[in-house]
Amino acid sequence: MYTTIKQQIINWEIKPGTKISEKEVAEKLEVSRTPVREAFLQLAQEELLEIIPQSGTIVSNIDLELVEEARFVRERIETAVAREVCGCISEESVFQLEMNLSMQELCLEKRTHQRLFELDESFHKILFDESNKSRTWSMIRQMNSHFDRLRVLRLAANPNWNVVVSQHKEIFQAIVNNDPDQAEQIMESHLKLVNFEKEELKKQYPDYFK
Amino acid sequence: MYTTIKQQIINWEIKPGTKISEKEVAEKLEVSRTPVREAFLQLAQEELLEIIPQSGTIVSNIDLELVEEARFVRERIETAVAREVCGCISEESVFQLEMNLSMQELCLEKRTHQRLFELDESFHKILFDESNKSRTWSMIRQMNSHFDRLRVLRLAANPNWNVVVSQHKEIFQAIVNNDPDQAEQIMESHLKLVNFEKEELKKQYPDYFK
DNA sequence: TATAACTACCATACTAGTATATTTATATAA
DNA sequence: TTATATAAATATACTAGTATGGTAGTTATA
Repeated sequence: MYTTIKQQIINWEIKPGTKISEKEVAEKLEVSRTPVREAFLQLAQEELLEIIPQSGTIVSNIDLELVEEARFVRERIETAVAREVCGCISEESVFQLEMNLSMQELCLEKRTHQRLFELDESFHKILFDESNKSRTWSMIRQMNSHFDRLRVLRLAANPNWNVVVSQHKEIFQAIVNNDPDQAEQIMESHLKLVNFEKEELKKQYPDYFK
Repeated sequence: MYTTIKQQIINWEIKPGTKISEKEVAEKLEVSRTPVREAFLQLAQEELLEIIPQSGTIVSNIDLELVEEARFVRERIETAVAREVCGCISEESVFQLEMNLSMQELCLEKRTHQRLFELDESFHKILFDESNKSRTWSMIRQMNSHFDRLRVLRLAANPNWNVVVSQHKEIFQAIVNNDPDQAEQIMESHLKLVNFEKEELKKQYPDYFK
């Protein structure tokens, strides 16, 4: 239930400001109210839903301050992770990153953005796993859900995936070359990229923002 | 329910490895099973409980890798926060920090460790609030619950609160003096303090560790 | 006409019973 | 005595009904 509803919110099938109810969702997904309620609670913790006690539940508007907080956390953590894996990265992870990167190039050519989206995620996840920080990655994923919605908006607007993919390649190179300063620096600018377009999107869709 | 049960786990009223059940807790706290279940789910997400489907629920052993992950996140985030608030800190926050510090000194004299524990928390929280990162603080608090249990163990062992309090004072001074490098440096060593005693405690209470 | 009180409705919050799977104890056979 | 099959006990997972509180619409009154 949690995954299903979250996907629907992130993919804009349910838009910010929409009122939804346990009962309604339960009937649509053909389960009882409790599993839906449990999903609601988890999504509320993540601030994707706002539960107003005894009254109703609405899909949260995008909160740019929350987006910035999550971006900040990612920047501070991932620069350190990039630095940490330099030099001591396992062959297995190197192989996985290489595979990931070649698929990214393929998807870039074919313009299959949805798949590219997922490859982007798993590129970063490989680095977290390598440095034994899988829980930190889950935490970041949880904080990042408002930003994920923004990314889906941007998908249509044809973002500059070229830059993203080439940065991934540069980060990989810096890591295998055991150049922590370089790895950290590129990772930092990589994670500052998301700052672009935020304000522009807010102007374009003002109703969906807080 | 969530807060109650969490407190009991952190204060070692329910020990790691203990089997607990929704029904049992519900009866003891005189509510029905659902609110307890919801608390269980949240605590399981935080890894304080391990829910084994259709079988049972046990209080997790302390996982030193998780403790280290949380410590690492705190270090990377809080050094940046300390740097960020330098120079631009509001009078209100300065006042709150001063109040907090003088209370810390008082509690240090009187050896009221529990209260000191709370003052320590709120000292750091003030800095997060000042830099508009309240959600980041909640996130850290959530990741830190395994470490909180360790701290309670240490409370009895009479830890070196003198060092902790004087570091707080030094961090405060660096911030009001607008010395970001100094602030960051002390914050870093402050958050490395927790590394001490971890392995020792594990030897002392091997059954409670993973 | 505007405001206050009342009522019907609907949302979440909680309770309790049922379903399902796992564990444990027991009985039987090799 | 040991191994295996089976049944009872017990835990979570789910369903559905009830309680409680909040919202909006209507009516009555100033």
